[in-house]
Amino acid sequence: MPKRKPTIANEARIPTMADIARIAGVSASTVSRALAGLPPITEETRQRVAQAAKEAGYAVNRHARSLRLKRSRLMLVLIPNLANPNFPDLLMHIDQAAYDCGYDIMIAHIAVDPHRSDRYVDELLAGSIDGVLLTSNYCPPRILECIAAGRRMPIVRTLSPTPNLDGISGVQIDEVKAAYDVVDHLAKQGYKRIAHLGGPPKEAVAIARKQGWKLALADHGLPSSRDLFIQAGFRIEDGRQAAARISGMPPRPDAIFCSNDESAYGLIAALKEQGLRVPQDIAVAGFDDLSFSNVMDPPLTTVRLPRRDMAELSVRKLKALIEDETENDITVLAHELVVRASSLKT
Amino acid sequence: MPKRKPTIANEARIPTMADIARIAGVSASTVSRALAGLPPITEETRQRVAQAAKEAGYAVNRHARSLRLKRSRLMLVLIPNLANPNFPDLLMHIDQAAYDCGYDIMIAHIAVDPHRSDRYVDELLAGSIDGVLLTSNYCPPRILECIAAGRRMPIVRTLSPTPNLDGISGVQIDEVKAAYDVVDHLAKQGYKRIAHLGGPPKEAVAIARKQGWKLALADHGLPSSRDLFIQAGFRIEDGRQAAARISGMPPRPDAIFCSNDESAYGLIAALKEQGLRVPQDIAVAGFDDLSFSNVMDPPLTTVRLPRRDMAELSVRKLKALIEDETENDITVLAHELVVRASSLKT
DNA sequence: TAGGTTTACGCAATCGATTGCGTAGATGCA
DNA sequence: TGCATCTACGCAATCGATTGCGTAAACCTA
Repeated sequence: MPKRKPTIANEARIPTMADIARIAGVSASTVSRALAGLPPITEETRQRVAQAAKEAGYAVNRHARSLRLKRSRLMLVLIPNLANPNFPDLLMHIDQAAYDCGYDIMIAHIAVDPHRSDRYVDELLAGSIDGVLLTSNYCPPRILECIAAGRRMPIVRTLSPTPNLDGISGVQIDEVKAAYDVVDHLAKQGYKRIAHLGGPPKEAVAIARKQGWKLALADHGLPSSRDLFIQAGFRIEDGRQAAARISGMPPRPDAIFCSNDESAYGLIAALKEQGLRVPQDIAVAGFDDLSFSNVMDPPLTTVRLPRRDMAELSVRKLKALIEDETENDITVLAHELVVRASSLKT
Repeated sequence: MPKRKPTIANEARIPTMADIARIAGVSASTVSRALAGLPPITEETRQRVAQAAKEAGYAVNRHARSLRLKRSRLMLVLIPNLANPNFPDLLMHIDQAAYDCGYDIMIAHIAVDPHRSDRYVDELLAGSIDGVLLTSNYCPPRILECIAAGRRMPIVRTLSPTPNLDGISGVQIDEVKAAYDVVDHLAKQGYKRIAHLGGPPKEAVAIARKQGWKLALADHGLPSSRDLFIQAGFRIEDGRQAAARISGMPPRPDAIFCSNDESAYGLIAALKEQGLRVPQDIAVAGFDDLSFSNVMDPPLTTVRLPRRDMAELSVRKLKALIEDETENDITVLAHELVVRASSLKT
């Protein structure tokens, strides 16, 4: 067995289609068609080419192919915040669905610098990327311009609903109705002063959830006075900070609907530190059904997002948009109210 | 203002460098050099080209450039499991660091199908991707072959330590020492029967953490008998299932070192359901310091991984490996023991 | 066996950006 | 003014895969 020494001479040149052609004794076009399984190639030739490619460790050059085909089989996923567990879970399913569709995904996390997405939009418009998956309400301005100009764009938004924007496909749930369901559940449990811990005021989902809260209270003839709305945010820390304000309220609320699970975690932890019992002294509900909601003490009542379905459907929709001539449309999926101990009357 | 109607004629062809050249009244080579800021171009020409490019909404075609340069500025990140919050957090920082270095990242989630990574390895070897970032112990077989053949590969592993493999750069912590620190802390608190909830038996980190547990017990003259080792896994559910076995043990352990935070979550939740108090009846410690460990009841003692530093350093290391001729090496970063209520004697 | 059809494959152009080399014009110096 | 030098730019080849079109050989029919 010859001992191989790493030298420059040893670093074999990366084989190209022409190399495979030479080895198999055919032309490059034949190699291309053989590997792609295209028509006018004998089974025997195909075998020979496949064998040569395998032995040489050959793989098609992604960039050469994309250049020629003007199609990259690349989707870009814009993610606002991976620290929120909603997104990795969604991303996981997006990735799998894209793989199943024959696409690869690039990701761009835009929490630090939203401006960053502009560069990728250029790439989309320049044809370097086939499509974009938005997982938040944010939409790069350049895209809005193009849509306003009536240009058809391979873009799908999911997780966050599209408030007042046409020309972009979407896969979402009825956020207002989902929030309504949570508050309706609390009201039916007999809670009378149901507060709402609001998310970031400009977030579409936060706005919708607040609206659902108001509607449900109105339907139950319960108050939704200003003091029952607590402006917070989506992070654990936001919930934690809100706790002080809540426990100090003169007539304390007997239930709180948090705009997401994470703020509910922080709220519950802080309420307990202040000696309040959940749900005996104050009931809490969240929104998202993250995996930790089930190990919280008490387990958290929340809304389960169909993240997997959202991911799969949005990828398929984007694929259709890229490949066929599907039109833009919005799909609304069903959500599910998950009732756990944090909201139950004892 | 002319009303634009979306027609095929309206769908402007994607501008190429030649188009910009025509508009600016120069050649394509000049456009290329002007946009890249390369030497023999007048400032005035550069301005004119930049202006033309901007107005036309021009962006360089990624694939044409990559084909020509034989370099894509693309890194692939292989992720075993996005459902474990370690990974999204790491990924977030990797993404940012890569962006800062001028690289884009593609991700591939290999939980469902590890075989999937083979395709990407082909791409790496075929030159379609510049480098690969491994975030687990798993290394595609093809890569091992190449390394065995003495080929220099742009690959960096992080988060998980490299057990017995040369030729791959790494950024890691001293897992054994970190586990040792946790158990040492428990022993110093006065716990005598310190059990270990083990992770997947083949995972390098699980093996290392078990080893640290044994070493610390030995140093403290405490038993590490077989019955104090409980085989479990890394998921919440694994911890939950282990609880039944633990509470039923004849001499019950008074402390448990879990191989990660998630299994600790499940364990704590299940122990509490069985009426045991943490830490009064049984202390618990984890490993990872996920963001939820701070809102657990009780807050969880754990090891904080320097995920951000790991991400940044591994990206920089990969970049160096790709661009320069840096050699492979392993960097060991410092960890931090985070003591919280779950392990404190009352 | 002549003429027509089919089969299996090769030739060469093409995608868009980059870059070594060549060159026209401007500038400098004697 | 004559010649060398420098500046700013263009020409054309190149990267590797794909595909319309052309063609030699094999096959069929009358």
